[in-house]
Amino acid sequence: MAQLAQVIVDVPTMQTNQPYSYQVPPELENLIQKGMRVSVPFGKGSRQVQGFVVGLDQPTDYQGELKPISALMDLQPVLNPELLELSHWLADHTYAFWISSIYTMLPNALKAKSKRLVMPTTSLPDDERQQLFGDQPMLDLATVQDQPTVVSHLLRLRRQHQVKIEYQLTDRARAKTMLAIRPVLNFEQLENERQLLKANAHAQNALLSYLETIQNKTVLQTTAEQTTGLSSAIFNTGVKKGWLEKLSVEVYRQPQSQSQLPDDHHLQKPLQLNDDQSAAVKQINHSIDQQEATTYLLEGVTGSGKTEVYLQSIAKALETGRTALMLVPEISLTPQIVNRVKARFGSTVAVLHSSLSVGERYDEWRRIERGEAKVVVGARSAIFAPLTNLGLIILDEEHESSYKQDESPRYHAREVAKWRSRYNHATLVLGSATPSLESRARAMKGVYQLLRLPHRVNKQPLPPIQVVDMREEIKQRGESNFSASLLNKLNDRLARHEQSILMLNRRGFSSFMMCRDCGQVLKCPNCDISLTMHLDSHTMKCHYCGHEEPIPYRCPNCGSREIRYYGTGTEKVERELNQLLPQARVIRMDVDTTRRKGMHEKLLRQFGQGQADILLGTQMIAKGLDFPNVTLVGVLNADTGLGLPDFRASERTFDLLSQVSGRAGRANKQGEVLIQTFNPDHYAIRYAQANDYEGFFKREMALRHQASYPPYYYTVRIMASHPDEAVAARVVTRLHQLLQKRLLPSSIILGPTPRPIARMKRRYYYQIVIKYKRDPGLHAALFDILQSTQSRGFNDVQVSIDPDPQYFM
DNA sequence: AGCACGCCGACT
DNA sequence: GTCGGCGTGCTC
Repeated sequence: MAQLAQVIVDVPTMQTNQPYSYQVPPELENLIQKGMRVSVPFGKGSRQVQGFVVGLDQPTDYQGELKPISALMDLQPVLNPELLELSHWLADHTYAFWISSIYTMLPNALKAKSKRLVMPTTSLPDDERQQLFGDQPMLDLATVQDQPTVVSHLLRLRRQHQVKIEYQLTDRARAKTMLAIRPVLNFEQLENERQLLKANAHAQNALLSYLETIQNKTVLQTTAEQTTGLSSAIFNTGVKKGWLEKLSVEVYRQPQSQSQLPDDHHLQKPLQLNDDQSAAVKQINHSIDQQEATTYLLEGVTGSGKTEVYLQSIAKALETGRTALMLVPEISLTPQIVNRVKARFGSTVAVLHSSLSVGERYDEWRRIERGEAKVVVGARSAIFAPLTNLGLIILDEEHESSYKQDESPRYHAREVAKWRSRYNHATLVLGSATPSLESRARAMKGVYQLLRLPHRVNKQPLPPIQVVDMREEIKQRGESNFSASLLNKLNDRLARHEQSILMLNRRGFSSFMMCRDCGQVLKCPNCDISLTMHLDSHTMKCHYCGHEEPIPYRCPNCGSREIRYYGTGTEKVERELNQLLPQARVIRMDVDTTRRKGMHEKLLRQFGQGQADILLGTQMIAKGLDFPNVTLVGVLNADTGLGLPDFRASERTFDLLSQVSGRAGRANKQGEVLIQTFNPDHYAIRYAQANDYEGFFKREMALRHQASYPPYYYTVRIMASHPDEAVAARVVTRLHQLLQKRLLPSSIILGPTPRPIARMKRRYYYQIVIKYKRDPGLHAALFDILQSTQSRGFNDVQVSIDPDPQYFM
């Protein structure tokens, strides 16, 4: 009996979301292992797909003939036992396909590209061959995919055996290789060769000396050329004469940002801890020593030195021979933290940067996998880093919603971190100045251990926060984005050569355009959203689907020229700053100015070096920045998030204001903060102004309790969409009925309702939100719902299930 | 996903 | 009659 393997194939659909059994050919029996990639035939024809071995020798009740595995794609498993198990849990937990969960955990390079190549057979008439193929021996089906008639013609020819299709799987996981040299002679032999040289053969003489110095080591040819100053021709001569051999060796690609290690020596040594920090480090380190899967909530005000606590805990994990994983919300926005980790731990650190190329990311991943990197820093997906022997996991800014992936698999890095913490008996540290209500509530219940850092390390008080009521301001001074008080303070900073940060949570120039004559608002043709004017590109853009069109000069509805633009974005404010403070140098930082690779770092570096007076940006500038010369933070409009139909709107506003306020007065200069708002009495703004997390927490918890929202209840969102609104509505009503039958009476079903943005990318969306405390049947019911939408009558219907949704738009 | 089969209306 | 559109079902 041949050996069997269970394989998850790269076909992400509900019907194929299960292991398929294959025969293991005898020659692979000793090589195959769980977690390896394989190439298998799947479906009609000889179509090859990539798959992952998830089991060996499990019995199958499949009645048909089992096909054999075509080939192994790896010599070693790409998923170790932990990650394989995690992928299964992840799929189950997020209602995602197993294959999607696996790919989410691996670098993109490990997803083989499949190609379909069409080739003529001898029975294809010459004239037709000439017409279809020209002089080419084959053609890639992908290149004609946009011409349906050509495709169907080719498929018909295939049925008639006039052409054949070959399936090619091309693995992109290529290690980079470089040319290297290695001496083949020993010292005496090299000396003998030297005797035979002509007196004027200086270059060859030098090469011999060099070979003697490197003995039998392998050296990259580029390195050898650089150190000796000899040309590649001389090395070729050396090969001919049998002195050395050339070979290709694997090298890691050097990401540019990676190559320069920070040389700030003061960052390399552990800093002196204050009492609060010491107490925190002591507890965390004790857990690391004891190999406890304890979760700590490290609640520290901005500037309280959380990073140093992380670093000393990482050092502890390494001392005990274990590895450490640290997540940050968005790596390009927090280069300062990353630099500190690299400075402290050097080349043992791997950074999983979101802007690494496919190859670079693969190299970093392999460095980790091979155990060459013992500390990993990265954003959300770094939680899947293939570290073994994990001793410590850190989530910095644990409240950040970017830790939740907003596409399938919709996982929260915090939940994955808990899973890995339990699996590895690793200590987990959740750090934040403004913990999520969920985490803080767990800390109150004793599920997490609460550690506090209530004081700033520089002993500076938190910056005073002034709130400006923009309603009053406009009454007295007319429409403006800048209050008198903010302008004064900005002028002040300019005079004192100090820097300011201004935040406006909206990009573009104007957020919508309206005709004064007929009231027409220009909307996106694909979405239920008004278009934003961008002067940079001279277009109207949709921020949801990317649609762009020219700026109209006449109303598209009535032809009137009376078009007005309303709402303010960062582009407009940048202009206003140039007019109001012509001497100020402004850097604007938003999605539009940082789209290009490396722009984040560049703009932040410029600001850090004092090449600008004002950093103007969207919320991306709120996190982690630490510029000692910044003494003023201004929030132009604190209300943008408050009106949203989302139970977390207040929490997010409070977090954002607290975070951005913390950017002021980081070093020895006192900072101050000014918040402009139309809702000066809103509790989120009041508590942020008072730096009162505790007060906010109590108030918000009461509201959540009253409305049965997290952390008192769990939520899950079911969303269905279809190009036809009536179909979407009908489907979601059907799902609602199915759910009602299966849920406990204690669970609350909200909806179905149209989603707040009802139409997006030409599809209509309806949603149901379930609030529940404990409902053992829910999980299975949701899976059945997904299953039910696979049947007929659900054509072109998309259903997604989001456990613990972060947004409801 | 990608393919085939089978059922319908519209053509050489 | 047959071509090709689309809905449906299956892939170890």
